[in-house]
Amino acid sequence: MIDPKLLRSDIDYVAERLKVKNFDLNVAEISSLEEKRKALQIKTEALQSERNTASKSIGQAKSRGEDIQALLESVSHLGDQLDEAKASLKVVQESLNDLLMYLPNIPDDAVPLGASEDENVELRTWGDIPEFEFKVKDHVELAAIGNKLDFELAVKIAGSRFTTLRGDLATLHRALIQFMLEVHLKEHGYEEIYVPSIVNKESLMGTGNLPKFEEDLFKLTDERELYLIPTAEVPVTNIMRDEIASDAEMPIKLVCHTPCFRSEAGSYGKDTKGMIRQHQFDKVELVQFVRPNESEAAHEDLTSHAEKILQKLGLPYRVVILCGGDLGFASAKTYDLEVWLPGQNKYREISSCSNFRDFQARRMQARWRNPETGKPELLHTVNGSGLAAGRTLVAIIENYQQVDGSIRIPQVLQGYMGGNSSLSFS
RNA sequence: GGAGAGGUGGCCGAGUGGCCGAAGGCGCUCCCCUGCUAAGGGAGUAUGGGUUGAAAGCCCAUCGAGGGUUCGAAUCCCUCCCUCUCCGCCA
Repeated sequence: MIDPKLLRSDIDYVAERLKVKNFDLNVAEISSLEEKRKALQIKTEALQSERNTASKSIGQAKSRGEDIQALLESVSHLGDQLDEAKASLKVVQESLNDLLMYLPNIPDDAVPLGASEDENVELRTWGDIPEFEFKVKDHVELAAIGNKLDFELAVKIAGSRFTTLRGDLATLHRALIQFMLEVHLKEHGYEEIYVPSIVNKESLMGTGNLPKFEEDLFKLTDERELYLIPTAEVPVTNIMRDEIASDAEMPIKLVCHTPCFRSEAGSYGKDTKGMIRQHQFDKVELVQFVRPNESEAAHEDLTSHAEKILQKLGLPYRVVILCGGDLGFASAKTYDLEVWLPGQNKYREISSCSNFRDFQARRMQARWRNPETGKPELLHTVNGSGLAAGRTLVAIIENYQQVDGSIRIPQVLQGYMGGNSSLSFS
């Protein structure tokens, strides 16, 4: 959520900055609602105060044994007025709040202008794009040979946009997750956390997935209004909802492996082949809660942690900074890591690392106690994939394919694969 | 699923209609005292919001959540959520 105080004091600045995200802020509507809010709130609180005073004196008179009839009559008119004022205030506050919950975060000054992902800016590349002396296959062609990757089976069990993995391909998938977790735990100083894969509305409001993006989610039909998580970011970030961290606890760095569920509504025809875009995939997520003045550095740091995984796996990639038009709702600044996929002959997103500043924290009331002021202040949240396991598996299959259709297993994973250095689909 | 008990500040815990944003204790911070330590004495110590250029001040709200009764609700009534105990079932 954008700071309501900033919206009041400098709405034109906010409108200007949101244009970078191609968001058209309705300045007139907000200003008018805000004006009403102010008048109604002052009026309501004054009436409330008046009644409190009156009620107090009734109590005092009664305890002295005086007749309170006259006093009772003098406050009788207050009740209706107060109810009326409260009701109008509630209406205005709710509309204002609804509006606020739909406003995206203000982008960082470094965010380049642009309408779509085509205008994201490449910051750096790592690794050499592999050259093959044979005709390259994509992961579907390679893995389908021995039914180790079986989409038809998944269709029978669940439907389209699911997959089944079998044998050592399933093991490789698990090995990747284990490998990623251990690197982040042992080398990057994260603490592992295990969380629910089903969350409530409040949690999704906190991270910014609701109210605006309900169609991206799988909602349970249960009357409790629960949803499958689209990313571990939701449950993990919400552990700090309504909490105040001490300065000594900061920064809090968590790593979490979960399945992720996305409805992919509106992506018909996109990546229909293969396991690039699925309703369910596994991901290792990095989440940091940091002091406000540290989020910029933490964001760079966290991005480097995700990069490290690709480097250790020997997968070529590039880092792009998302332009305004492609930048997520809650994010102030996002770096995408894009891994090279020989089967598609292009870079594809495998991690998205974002600095949300206080946007999520304000929605969640996630705070830390600033030792300089002694007061609770909003903390900053930073997160990113480290990495998406399914897409990493695809990248390994395609980048490490051999002329005979087998797959070379990267050195760092061999320990998790019984020491095997290659995997064969035949 | 059945039966019962309960949700109060960082923690414990009192509080059945007004003088309660809340006794008392613990913890924490500061001060005093004391060779050091321990013990002791004193003061302070919730959060959100409004008003203001800002601070101070003032005001409003908050005792699991939401409604209701009342001039007035932590306290009475209703609904929901959660926790605990016993029984049943179960990965």
